[in-house]
Amino acid sequence: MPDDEIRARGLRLTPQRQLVLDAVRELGHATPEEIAQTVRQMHAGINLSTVYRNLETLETAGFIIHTHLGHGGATYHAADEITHLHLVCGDCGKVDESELEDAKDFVDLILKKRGFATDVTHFAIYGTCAACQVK
Amino acid sequence: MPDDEIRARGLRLTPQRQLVLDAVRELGHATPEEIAQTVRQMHAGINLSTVYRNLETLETAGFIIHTHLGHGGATYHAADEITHLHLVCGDCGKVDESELEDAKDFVDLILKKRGFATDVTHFAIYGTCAACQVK
DNA sequence: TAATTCAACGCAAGTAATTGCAATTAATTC
DNA sequence: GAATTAATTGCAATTACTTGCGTTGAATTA
Repeated sequence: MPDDEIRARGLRLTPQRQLVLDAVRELGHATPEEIAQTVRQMHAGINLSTVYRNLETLETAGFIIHTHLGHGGATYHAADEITHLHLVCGDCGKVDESELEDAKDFVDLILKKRGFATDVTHFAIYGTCAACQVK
Repeated sequence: MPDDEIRARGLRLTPQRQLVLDAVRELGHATPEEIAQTVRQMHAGINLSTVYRNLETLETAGFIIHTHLGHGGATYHAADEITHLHLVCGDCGKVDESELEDAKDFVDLILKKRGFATDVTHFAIYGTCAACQVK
């Protein structure tokens, strides 16, 4: 999604907003705090609240998506990079990715009979990865 | 799991701890704040930090389990009541439940080939329920 | 049942996340 | 390109959650 669509949606493209979007695209799976640190390398004074509000705005406008990979806060992706389901290992914390096609299949298999439309990008699937099982 | 097993595990069964456990069992899907409010009906002065620490202790001891049903904090269940996967509707917020047998089947179907052992009780499956789709 | 011990408590301080508001500034209009 | 307007910003305050510490009291032992 090109950046000039930001303006096309009635949003202003401020330096802060551009930097937040760049950071999300660059980092992937990034928390608001990590994004703020990255942004501050280019724009020292940016406030954390500005980062939070830009993340919210950019998500509402469809540029980015958040996912819960664990306990605390959300992590952010560029919207067009979400083509997978996240597999979080509760032991080592590694985040593996499963192709969306597969994920959709398995979720639909069980859930569609209830009419529940699953957003497979929103939550992680939690468990223990193969490596940690043999430890 | 009977309460006298608390003592059997080297933990003390304080009035606060008993009330926290009772509240989790009674409420289901309850946040720490909701649990604190319920406990305070019986024991007015209980501190929120006591509730948090008891939830952690009771979870470590295996009496309760936490699940992330959405953005903020965790919600707690009695451990022996977890026989389902949570289906959270992002629109109306309703939490539906899917039998664990079904859920295990569908997760294993796709994920076992990667050797990933899924804890289907830890995260919710997020999406839009049938009722909200027709709105 | 009195003494002992240390798990658990309440309080207060600390950290993390969010929100209200006045000042600023991007984009538009003249 | 100056004036206008309202979206956006930074700051400060608030809310949410967590942690450190001295005190209390549940369970054990004599």
